[in-house]
Amino acid sequence: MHEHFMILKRHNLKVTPKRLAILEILSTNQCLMTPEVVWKNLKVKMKKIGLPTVYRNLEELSKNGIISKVFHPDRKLYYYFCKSLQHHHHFVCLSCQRVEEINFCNIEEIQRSIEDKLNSKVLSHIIQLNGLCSNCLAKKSERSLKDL
Amino acid sequence: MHEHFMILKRHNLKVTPKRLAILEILSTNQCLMTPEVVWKNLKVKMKKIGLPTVYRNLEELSKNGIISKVFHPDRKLYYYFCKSLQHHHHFVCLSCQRVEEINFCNIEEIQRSIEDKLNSKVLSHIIQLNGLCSNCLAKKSERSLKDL
DNA sequence: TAGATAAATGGAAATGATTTCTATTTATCA
DNA sequence: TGATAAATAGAAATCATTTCCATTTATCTA
Ligand SMILES: [Zn+2]
Ligand SMILES: [Zn+2]
Ligand SMILES: [Zn+2]
Ligand SMILES: [Zn+2]
Repeated sequence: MHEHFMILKRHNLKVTPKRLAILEILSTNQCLMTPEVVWKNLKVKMKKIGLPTVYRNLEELSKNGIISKVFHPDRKLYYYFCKSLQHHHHFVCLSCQRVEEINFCNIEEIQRSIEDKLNSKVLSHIIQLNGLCSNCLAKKSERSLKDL
Repeated sequence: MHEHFMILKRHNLKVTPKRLAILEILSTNQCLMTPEVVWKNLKVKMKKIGLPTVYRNLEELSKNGIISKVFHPDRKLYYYFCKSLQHHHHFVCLSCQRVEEINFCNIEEIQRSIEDKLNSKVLSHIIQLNGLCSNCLAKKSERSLKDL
């Protein structure tokens, strides 16, 4: 997509087929994806694509704010291409990795009070809801819901 | 400390010297600690203590809600012995790992709105502020503050 | 449009945190 | 005090992620 071309240009990143393919895959999935999953998807279309390349690019894209790195209880790396350009947070389905963007953040008021009270500097914050999306919720019985 | 003895009993966990020592170390440090750091501290006092034992116990204690597992941008495992028994969140110093407890959480209102809007089930949440504590802030020059 | 050049890539190998395995030890409880 | 299940040590395995380096490629300029 030409849009991805422009995104890379805007950030002074070389426009390579690999990068475009990575952006393509991420942007068409409303899911968290690990580098390995991205890689497996890429291999369907491209003969040669190395896993380290995927790792490197995901990190690079994330550093440039093009995609976001998301915290997950399993501590693996997950990336997500956010539709919203504004500051926001995520609801992550623990079962299927689906992501919904939450356009809510009241961090500023907490932050100010923390900085005043503790005389410290807040540099970043994490707000994330984990749970089951509507699809997965429908599939689960009450029983299996308990051992999550 | 007898208090730790009681904590283990209450959770039906065998009271072993290793567990008591782990709780002792965590509770006297207002810092996030990795399993390895806990282990190195333990080795000063105990001749024999295996790293896997530390990992297992920290996880066990965490599962029982006795200590908490904290998210960190570096994705390593960190644990913390919370003073507060009520639900709360953390301010974590990215430089020295010091932790301050934040007795603020407005998740319920977000949660309700998310569950209604997305027809989903919220199972857990992460709210965490990362930054520099007052000590570390004082040490940093403006310049070095930028590349954090 | 053809080099020059710095950046990107692939593949193999290294790393390093975390987990597993198993034989031995230990806490608990009757 | 002895039975029993749980905890432990130490070594080894696992596995996600990173590093290394030789080769390729995108970009820029003449
Ligand atoms: Zn789902
Ligand atoms: Zn926010
Ligand atoms: Zn600090
Ligand atoms: Zn909360």
